Amino acid sequence: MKQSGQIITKLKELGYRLTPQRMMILSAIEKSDRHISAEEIYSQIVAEYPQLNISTVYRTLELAKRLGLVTETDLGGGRVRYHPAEKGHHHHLVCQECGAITDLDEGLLSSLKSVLLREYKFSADLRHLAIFGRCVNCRK
Amino acid sequence: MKQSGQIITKLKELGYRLTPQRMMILSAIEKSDRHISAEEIYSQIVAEYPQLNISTVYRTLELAKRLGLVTETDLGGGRVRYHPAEKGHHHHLVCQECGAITDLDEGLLSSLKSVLLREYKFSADLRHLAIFGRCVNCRK
DNA sequence: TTTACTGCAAATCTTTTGCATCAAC
DNA sequence: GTTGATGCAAAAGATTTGCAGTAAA
Repeated sequence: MKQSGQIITKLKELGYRLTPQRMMILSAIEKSDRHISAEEIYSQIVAEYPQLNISTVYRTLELAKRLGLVTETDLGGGRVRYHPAEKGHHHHLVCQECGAITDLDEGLLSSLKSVLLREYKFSADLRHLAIFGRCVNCRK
Repeated sequence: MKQSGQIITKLKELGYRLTPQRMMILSAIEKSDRHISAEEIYSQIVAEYPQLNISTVYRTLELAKRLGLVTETDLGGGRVRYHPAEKGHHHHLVCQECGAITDLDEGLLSSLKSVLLREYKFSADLRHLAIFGRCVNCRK
């Protein structure tokens, strides 16, 4: 755990203790190129640090989420996934056949957002919208 | 259980047994004006028929889903919800503050569907898209 | 030294499943 | 009378929590 990511730095600034567990957990989220689940974070770290407990993972995720450092997305499958808040917002194309998750450009749904606001007076949080369907490969 | 809804009729046509439990469960889905969860169906019926078991609710939902009579939607909150397939498709505006679920017109996202297909070669299943945010009342 | 954080075990919540009994046909 | 459906209890999978011990500051 040499590198101190942005989330870890922020946590220290806010006066929270920097434990090795927290550093490993948060660094796993930052390094992940996709949305990652608690279980995935856990098994990734446990290979090196067998003493890590899954409840520590959940507690750290809960803390980071409360502080707005990571965002939580429900991409279905009865499992919640996490992503650094700083990496920005985007939408997800979730393939129901192979499970592949493709990120979508943020701008694509901006017109939808304004329609919803105008017609339904509904302030949509489109930061992590999940759209289910079938991807290129599975459609062949 | 006087009335025989469309789902119940269909079930009989397909050769499945019409038990009082199935009739109550399926009729609860048909009568509901919104998406209903297994737990809600159960507690609604159990008031009258205390001998009903929740696993029967899940098994009946599983059957109806497999036969394409009801559709399943994950509107978040770690709970799956059900809706008669015959009532058609629509999208949902889910208020994260009060939990209110507003249905959205099906046509609203048809242009999105074609963009996704053209640009991403992704066949989106927009039958039950959930959009999270804050509703009219909670925004005041 | 203080007390926030962790590990452990047990609890919770939703959903699933094995098995013996029961009832729809 | 058959066999599919139900009830019960237990299991399974994700997440949460109480509590005592541990380590970051």
